[in-house]
Amino acid sequence: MTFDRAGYDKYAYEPFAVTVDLAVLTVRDGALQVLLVERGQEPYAGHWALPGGFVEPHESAETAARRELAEETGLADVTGLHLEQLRTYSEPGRDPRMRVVSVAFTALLPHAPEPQAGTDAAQASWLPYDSAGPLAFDHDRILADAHERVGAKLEYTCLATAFCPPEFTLGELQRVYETVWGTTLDRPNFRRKVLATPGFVDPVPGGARLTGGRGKPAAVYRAGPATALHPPLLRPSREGRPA
Amino acid sequence: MTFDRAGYDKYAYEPFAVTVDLAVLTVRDGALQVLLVERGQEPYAGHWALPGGFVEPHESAETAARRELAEETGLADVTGLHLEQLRTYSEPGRDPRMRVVSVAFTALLPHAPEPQAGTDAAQASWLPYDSAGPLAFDHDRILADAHERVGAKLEYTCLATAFCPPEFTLGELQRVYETVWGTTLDRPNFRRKVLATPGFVDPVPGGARLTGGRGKPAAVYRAGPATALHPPLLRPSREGRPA
DNA sequence: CTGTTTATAGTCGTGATGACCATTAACAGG
DNA sequence: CCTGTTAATGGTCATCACGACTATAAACAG
Repeated sequence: MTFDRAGYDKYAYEPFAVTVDLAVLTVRDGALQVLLVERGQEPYAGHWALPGGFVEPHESAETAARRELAEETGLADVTGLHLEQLRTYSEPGRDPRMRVVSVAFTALLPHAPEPQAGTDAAQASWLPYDSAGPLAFDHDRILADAHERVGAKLEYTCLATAFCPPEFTLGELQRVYETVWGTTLDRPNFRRKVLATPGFVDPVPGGARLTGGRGKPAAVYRAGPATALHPPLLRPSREGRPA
Repeated sequence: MTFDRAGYDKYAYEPFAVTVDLAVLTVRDGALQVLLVERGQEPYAGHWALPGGFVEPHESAETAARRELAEETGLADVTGLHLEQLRTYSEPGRDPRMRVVSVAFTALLPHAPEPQAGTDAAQASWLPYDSAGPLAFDHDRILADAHERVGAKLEYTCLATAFCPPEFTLGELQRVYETVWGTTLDRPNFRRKVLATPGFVDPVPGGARLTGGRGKPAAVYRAGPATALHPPLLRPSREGRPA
């Protein structure tokens, strides 16, 4: 225990607060939406912010993120859903009050229940990604990073099914891609690619969903066991993309 | 991140130490090597560990990582080299003494000068990735994560040039891919792909390097302005890869 | 019954890719 | 000097993935 005792003391009186921030995305009403809370206190009182909170002494950042997600959304089942560490934001001054290092996570939800405001927030709500105005702190950047990450992961992983309910049609899956990427895709080609990737989606034996409305009934699929896409499903018409 | 004053007080007396850990990789002697330091104190005295250290109050994790890298390697020029945030490790108990949250970074070096041991370490040295035995703390996992990340980024970015000196041959570049991936690549096909990607490498006008030994002299290239690879240069013979 | 909407099933040309083969230019060693 | 080895470079060829496109089927709206 001789190791770095000086370091311990040095930083003991200038501690870092460690928090998690959550960029929770869903596809609702054909639009990419993000879970936001309205801040009740200064700074940024009245501004929207990403949900999040302190990491408690006994838990990892992942555990804290999952706990906060359950608290903020009122979801009972947060064990199975997709939660991924995005990156850590540690710029001095990102919180005007004290030194806060925040580990950001991205979560994807399929059906998107209406959230109830937690204890710390004036209200919580889903807001469209595009009209999620200036957020508190550096949350605009975190949200943009999350969007970019999710968009990139759709290309080479089976992540898109995390936006879908347990059973879905290829049209719904395609709308996920189109919504996150902000593009339109050719339906037959999308279909060909998805079905050509073994383990991406599995057909539900007896199922053909009446979409409730127009069009021919679509076959129903479930998420398959695969996690990676080979070959990838690339976004159209881009020459260079960020590294 | 909707904390209030109560949160401040609650965690002020149980602070988190925030550190950075560095997975510094290079290609030397045809092998992937990693920069390690031998710990001088308990715990894990005598074990190898990734270099790293505390984030100071005034600096971001990125700044701290760059500073630690300069200190550990004795490199004067750490401004231009590739440094990327890997992820943050926050499991309780990952350091037996206290609660330490560590932001891990990956750095890639081309020529690999011999490091000099810093103040905290008994010695510092390059070790082959494969024989980097059990490391201190959870550094084995961090190192494996870094390897996987770098391998994946070679596929769709121009990152490989970060392993090469300012001027290099296509053979050297190919050896980077083969070393990191642990595979062999077809030379003409590799050549075709690299040269077909505009901005990946630029030919040096007058240059043809005598490799000092066998074989026909190779043309010399510099890293080009591109950062992304379109289409990607995929690892051979893999059905599914981790997400 | 007609138009609209969506799902599904193809076709076709282009281009990327993997598996090869051939040639060139250096050196090593007899 | 000649020959074998090594590495760089240039090329072929069949296969396959992909984008663009057309066609058909099955539902509903009016």
